[in-house]
Amino acid sequence: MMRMPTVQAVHPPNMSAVPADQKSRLGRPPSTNSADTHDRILLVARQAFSELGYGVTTNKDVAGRAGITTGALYHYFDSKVAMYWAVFDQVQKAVGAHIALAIQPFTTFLTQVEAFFHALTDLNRLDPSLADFLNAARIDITRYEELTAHFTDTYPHVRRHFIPGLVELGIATGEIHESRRKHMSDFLHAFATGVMDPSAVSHHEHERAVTALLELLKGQLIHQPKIS
Amino acid sequence: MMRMPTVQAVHPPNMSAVPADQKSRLGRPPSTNSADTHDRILLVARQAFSELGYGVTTNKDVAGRAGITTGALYHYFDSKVAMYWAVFDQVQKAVGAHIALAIQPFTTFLTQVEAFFHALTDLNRLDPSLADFLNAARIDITRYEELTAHFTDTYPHVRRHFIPGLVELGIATGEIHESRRKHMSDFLHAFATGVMDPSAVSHHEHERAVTALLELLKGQLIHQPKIS
Amino acid sequence: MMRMPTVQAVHPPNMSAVPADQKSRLGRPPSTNSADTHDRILLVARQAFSELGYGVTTNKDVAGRAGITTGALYHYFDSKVAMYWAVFDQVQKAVGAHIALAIQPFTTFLTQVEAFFHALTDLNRLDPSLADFLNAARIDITRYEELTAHFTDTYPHVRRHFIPGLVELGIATGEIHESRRKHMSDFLHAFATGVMDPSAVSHHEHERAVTALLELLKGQLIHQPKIS
Amino acid sequence: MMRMPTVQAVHPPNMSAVPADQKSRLGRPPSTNSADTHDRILLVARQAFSELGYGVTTNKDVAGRAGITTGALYHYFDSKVAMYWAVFDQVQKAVGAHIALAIQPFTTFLTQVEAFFHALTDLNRLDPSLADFLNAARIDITRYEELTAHFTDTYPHVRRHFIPGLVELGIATGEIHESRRKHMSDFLHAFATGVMDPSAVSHHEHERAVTALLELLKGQLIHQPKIS
DNA sequence: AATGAATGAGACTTCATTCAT
DNA sequence: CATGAATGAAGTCTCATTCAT
Repeated sequence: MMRMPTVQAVHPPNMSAVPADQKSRLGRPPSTNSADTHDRILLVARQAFSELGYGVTTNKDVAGRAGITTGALYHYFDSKVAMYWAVFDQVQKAVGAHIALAIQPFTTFLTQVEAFFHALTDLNRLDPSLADFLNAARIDITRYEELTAHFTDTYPHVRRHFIPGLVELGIATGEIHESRRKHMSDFLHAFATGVMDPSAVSHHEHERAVTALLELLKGQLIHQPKIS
Repeated sequence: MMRMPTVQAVHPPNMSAVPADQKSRLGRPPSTNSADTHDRILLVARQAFSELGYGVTTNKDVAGRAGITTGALYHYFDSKVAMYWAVFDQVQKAVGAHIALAIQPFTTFLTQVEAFFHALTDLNRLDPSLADFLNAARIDITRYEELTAHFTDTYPHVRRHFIPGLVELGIATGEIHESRRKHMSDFLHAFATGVMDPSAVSHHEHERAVTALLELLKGQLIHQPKIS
Repeated sequence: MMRMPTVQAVHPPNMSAVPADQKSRLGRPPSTNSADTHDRILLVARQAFSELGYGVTTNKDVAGRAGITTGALYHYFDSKVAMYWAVFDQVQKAVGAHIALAIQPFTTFLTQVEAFFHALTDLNRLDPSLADFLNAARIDITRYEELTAHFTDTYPHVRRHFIPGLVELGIATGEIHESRRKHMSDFLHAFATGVMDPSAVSHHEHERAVTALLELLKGQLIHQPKIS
Repeated sequence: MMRMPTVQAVHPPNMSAVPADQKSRLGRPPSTNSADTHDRILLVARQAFSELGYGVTTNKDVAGRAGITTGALYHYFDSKVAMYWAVFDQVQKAVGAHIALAIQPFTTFLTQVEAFFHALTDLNRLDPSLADFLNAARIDITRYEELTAHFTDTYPHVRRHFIPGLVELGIATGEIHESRRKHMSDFLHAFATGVMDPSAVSHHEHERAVTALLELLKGQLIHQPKIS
């Protein structure tokens, strides 16, 4: 199995867990760095939106996790929706970059598929809030008008973005017959959707499902019954 | 391709849509049938919960769709949560029965898998609110305490219920090697989850994805590159 | 200590406790006697109003205790308020008659006072809902506009009704000096109010308080300190 | 008759009545002091709860009297019940302190009793909402589950707290015979309850009732009829 | 005489948002 | 930059009352 480059710079490295109740101000500058706060909000908002969804997450939740008050949120974002968009864009880019980087070294459909799904499961292991957020977003965007309005035709779904590329490669290499372009695409899309679903909780389940997929693609998983 | 028995009797056939804008007076409206109203609420609640999720759906939504007031809902259900449970049970039973009936005639893994996924896509075509509801439920149950509390250990996920049976059959017939029990199970689970996801909107996508799966299982989809 | 005549005919004698869940209708007439139901409502309404007060008591409470539905209440009373009035009048009359009967044989202030307070405590023991209702009413009538409106100048407070008579008797017999008419009246009124208060839960407390009062009136309770 | 120290600082002196009908905009109103509002809520809540009781008092009532909206109440108290508790604690402490201070200089039963009841009537004159609130509370606490739950075993009834002390003093000084401990206690409790009852509206009634009590205790009120 | 389906008003509470400080 | 007081709209739920049956 190959190693993927890992996501980085998504967590502000100096996050330092915000000791909210410390009273000691001696000697240290207040260090209320605006950029820090902005990133911290983005981080905790992602986590909150992942766990609870857009509707259940309240500004108070987010503010509390970030160690500020709800009023302060409005210095950084014009509204709850704007904050959601900001989180979304950040995640979208981070995940896209991660996957692109992961599949880029490979030149056949099978190897790229393998790299693609390993990248996904890796992502889930390293920072579940990234994948969870995208999963939650998939639902929330259809549920809340405020969100739909913004994303309706601009949403470059990660999977929708990469899978066609994989399939085209497969056709180019002859691994997939041209007549099966859409079938394969829809199949991979469904599997990718399902494998990232939070209902499949454990990392082992992810890995086994991906392994099974790869074996299937190689024709090794099923034994045709003698008489069929 | 085979025909599945279809779900029936989920929509009260005589729904009769209750002209909601007639000047309603106090007291019991003429010619109301309690069972009708109860079923109508269950139906529209299912649709509302499917489209909007538990949190976004308001009593007013449901009552409006059912042609009554929010107060009247409390004649039939003690709370919003109780209404949700009632919908859930109804859907759970309807879907379970539908699938069980669909796969029962078949005796090999491949044929049962085919029947299983055709049953799922059929369901989605005939009454999307059934599948959509279960999908929404999967998320909502983890998000809302009121729901978690009730379902925490009793939730008999349709997929979790049927897939192991399919795999055992495959092992018994020799189609699947015993060492691949969990792999196959996790794989099918992921695929089933993804194929039912509302983000794959069109019926054609469902069918193509399922067709691709079946071809894969039969080893017909992928051509191994000569030299790999 | 003397025996008081007891309250009677307040409970419908054939009340028969309404076995609400009996299903055996064999041989006996349905016996849905309207007068019975009316009295039963009055009784259970008194109890409910006593325990909960006017505001907390719901029509459903009363109907439930009477073994009928809320709709049926409106066959007997025009409104919740009207039902309250009916209960009030019944209690007022029953208690008044009871006390009048109790004090009537006596001819001095001290003996009538004794009889009066024994009648009150007796009442409380025999049917607490009578005294409790009047206590609750004292409060509720000032709290709820619907009630105030009706009782505002017609409410013949039991105590306000009898105590002046007692005092006049005391003046006539020389037991009380004329200049102390109002003082004694106000004093007895306060004590009567307090002794009937539901916060003095036990019957023993009632009796001891009354005994102390009588001893005080007889000058036997307090020992003047030698040097004061 | 002696002068009692009076309760003070219960009304914020600068209450300033907040012109409620000025066109209020969103956001923080100019020059609002949080402590002021908190105290104002406590004050008007006490009055509302006194007049109407817990059940009839609505958040809208309280908010209206305080010149804010119902939502704003939740900045200061987590719930209606919490607000009630806060009022209760404040009143309990104010009244207890007032009475303790009033009786403390005196060393005999008779003088302490006199001081105790004068303190009570003083209280009623200076701020009727204090005594009225406690009276209302006595009832409400038994009626509303939310209240019962909290007070069930912690409620230090003012009267229950002071009267036993008075009686013990009387026994120590020889004014009361030991065998009459409970009788006197129950008697005083009943009288204290009744004399504070809001149904005895006027201050004169209070004073006359207390005067009569003191005369009775001194054996001066009743003339034994020559022949009885 | 009684049921029970339904209404409509009003209660408590939450929450995104605004704004003086 | 940040707080926290305040609003107003909306949501769940309760309840007295009405009325067809």
